[in-house]
Amino acid sequence: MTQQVLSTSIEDYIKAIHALEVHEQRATTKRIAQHLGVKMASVTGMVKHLAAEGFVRHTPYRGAHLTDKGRRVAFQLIRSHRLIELFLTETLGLSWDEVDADAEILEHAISDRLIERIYEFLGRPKFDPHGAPIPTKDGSLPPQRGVPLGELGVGDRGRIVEVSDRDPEFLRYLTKLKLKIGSDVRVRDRAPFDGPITLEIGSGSVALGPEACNRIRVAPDGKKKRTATPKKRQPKRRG
Amino acid sequence: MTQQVLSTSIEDYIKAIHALEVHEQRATTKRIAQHLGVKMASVTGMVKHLAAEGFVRHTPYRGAHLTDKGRRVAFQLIRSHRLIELFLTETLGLSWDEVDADAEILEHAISDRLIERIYEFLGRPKFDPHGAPIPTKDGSLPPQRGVPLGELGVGDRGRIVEVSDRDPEFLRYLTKLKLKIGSDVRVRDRAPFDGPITLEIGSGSVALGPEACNRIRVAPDGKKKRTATPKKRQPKRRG
DNA sequence: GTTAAAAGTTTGTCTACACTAATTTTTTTC
DNA sequence: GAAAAAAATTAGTGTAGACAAACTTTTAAC
Repeated sequence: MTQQVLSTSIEDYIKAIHALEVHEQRATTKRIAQHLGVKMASVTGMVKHLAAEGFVRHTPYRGAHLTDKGRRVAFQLIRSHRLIELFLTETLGLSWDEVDADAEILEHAISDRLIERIYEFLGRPKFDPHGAPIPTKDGSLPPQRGVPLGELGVGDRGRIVEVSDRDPEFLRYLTKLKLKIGSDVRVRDRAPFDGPITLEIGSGSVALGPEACNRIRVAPDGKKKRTATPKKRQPKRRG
Repeated sequence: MTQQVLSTSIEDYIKAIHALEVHEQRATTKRIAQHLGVKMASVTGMVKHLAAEGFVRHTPYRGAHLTDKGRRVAFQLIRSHRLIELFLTETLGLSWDEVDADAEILEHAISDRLIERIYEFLGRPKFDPHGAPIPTKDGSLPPQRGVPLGELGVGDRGRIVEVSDRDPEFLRYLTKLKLKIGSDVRVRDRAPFDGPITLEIGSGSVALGPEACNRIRVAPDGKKKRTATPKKRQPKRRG
């Protein structure tokens, strides 16, 4: 049942559809195309193929949805990806900003057997080096921890529990700011109109733009003020 | 210069041609096809492509020869393959009979950067788990050590320095016999007409067929009798 | 509720790499 | 050295997966 070999291309489509369903409810042809850097015509073709193979359900003009079968594939890929990232940082000493690219390739090549070896070798870890939860072998994905940094209110404290791994530049930026998983932060100020958040960290303080704030998740500390204050200042807005 | 990405298929052809040139002087269309499990027509097509790309020199009806460029690719692949095998046994604790298949796939997927990390991590090793020398990064392949077990004469002693890694069954057989890299052996008897060699190992003794003897290389111990005696008994023979 | 724009699909083409069948060259055999 | 066998090549096909161009459906704008 496990480990039928799928092409890298097919696996990438399944991962993309999964990611889009998580982040924005539905996976449209256009967004899949953008995500993978291919043209929409190619997506239509592949989605039909995936539907024929039972990985997705496809309603023409309405986007694609993963089936259980498809989701299992996605979870296994994410599991591989995150275990590989952790392995590369923990064992080979790569830095957290350089592992995504290698993991992206290796996740398609590495056997399930090897992945389970790595899992045991690493002591059955629960999180990857960017704090993202590692799906279990039986196909369940533990929930993300924390909330986006942008949801904290002025004065709130929190500990960084996860950061986006996609952009090496961003990760190097965080490293330069001495921000890492586990860092304790406190919101000193929030500029209105999607302005920057000023953060206290250890000795100093830094200002982070809204984009950066979306890529960082924190576990709020103790009594949570969170969204309370900011919600007023920051009227709801699309996207 | 390094790390232009070549297709798995192209890399496999280059490796096959290299192996054939080493083992049997020349790489013919037929042998390449057998080695890769494809038809001769496919080989002709790919060899022409490899020639156009400068990896081989091709004289129609005469087989293919690697160019320096092609040999560099082959060495890098062998380097990756052997370092991966060593890594899987040393670090993840896989047994020597199960690593070849994984290495075969990963060698095409792993980046040069990662290979160099692994090389350093393992302490710049010189040999893989089957005793085969690891090509250096600059593109030189240290010579194989020892001689085929079949070349030892009766009474000769030697230490196993390398075994073929291709056949997991064979490796498990050796394990069962308690033969491994570093084992000291002594030839007790040689049956004529390509018959088995009887080997003393530690306490007991085992009889090995000629095929097995070809897959094991030993470093002869001290005064070498070697081919002297057997050469008489075993007249030269094709292949 | 038309109409223009955006999104999605269909059709036909291209590349990589395999295959079969037919043909040519080389090697072997007598 | 001529004929048969073996090896190699050429020519034509098929599949996966990408693309562009043309067409259709849905959404957005008035």
